Amino acid sequence: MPDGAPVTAVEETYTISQLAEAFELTPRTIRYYEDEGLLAPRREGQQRVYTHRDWARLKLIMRGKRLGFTIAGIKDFLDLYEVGDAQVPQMRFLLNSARDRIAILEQQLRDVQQTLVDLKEIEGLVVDHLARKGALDA
Amino acid sequence: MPDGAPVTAVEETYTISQLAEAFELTPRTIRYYEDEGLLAPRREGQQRVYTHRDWARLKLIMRGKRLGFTIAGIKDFLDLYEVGDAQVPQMRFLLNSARDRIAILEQQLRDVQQTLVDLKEIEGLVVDHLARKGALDA
DNA sequence: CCTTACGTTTACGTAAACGTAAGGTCAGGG
DNA sequence: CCCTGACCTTACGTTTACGTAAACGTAAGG
Repeated sequence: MPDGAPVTAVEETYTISQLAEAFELTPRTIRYYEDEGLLAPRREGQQRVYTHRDWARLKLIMRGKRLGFTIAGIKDFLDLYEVGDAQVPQMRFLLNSARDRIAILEQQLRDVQQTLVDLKEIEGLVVDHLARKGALDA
Repeated sequence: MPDGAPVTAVEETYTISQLAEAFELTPRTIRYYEDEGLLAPRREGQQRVYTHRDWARLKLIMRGKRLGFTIAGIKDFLDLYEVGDAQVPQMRFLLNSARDRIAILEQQLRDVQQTLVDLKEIEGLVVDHLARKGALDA
């Protein structure tokens, strides 16, 4: 390894449409997330330059969306990942937020599991019914 | 048991505001669900009369909302519980719907679990940080 | 130099899920 | 008889999460 060489290479970057395609979003949506404070890409001239960090945040955003959270809710959630250098009062606040969120998720976990049980029972009933009618081919 | 007496007593009913209070909704919201076809209460004059069945459906509606489903999505979901007397093509359709929904829920299950892991790790970090500052009292 | 492609801002449009106000109905009580 | 309370309908307003159109900048290629 050459002396003085940066440990992380030039750091790969992405354009807005690259991100958009990767996550199946529109550029409009990504800019909207920026307006709402979920992303803060660097600028090169007027163009946005996204890094691996933005990629990771977008992954979290998509997960939050699948869980039905609002954009504002996702923003709060993302802030939790930024524990870095907070002061004690801010830390306490983060702790409470995290615990609130955990409680919600645990409820959601129960809901998902129960709904899966229900749906699989329905699936069984339907399959049964179709079998009795001899209509269970393709 | 008197001969000819109905097995189920007079069947308990609810007014719209009773339901609203029980589920922490407004009457407006419950009427809206009716507009969207999620509920179809009997009428007595102009007043809506809700039964135990409506109560059960509302429970499912609330669960769907906690899972982040849209009203239309919840309606489709509720229809799955009405497997009763469907014909074969309808049955096939229901089966597909149920299986699609199951796939979504299984993804959601993974998302919830992963998010819980993340958040609990964050919680641990924060607690640690606070402990090191000797600020872990209240 | 002109077009094409991709980016930008600004701003109005829209669907979903209700909130909220206005006004009407009807049973029970004083 | 009138009032109150709880219900009703109609309809416009509001927030969220983007879509979409207009108008412009800029770098690459023919």
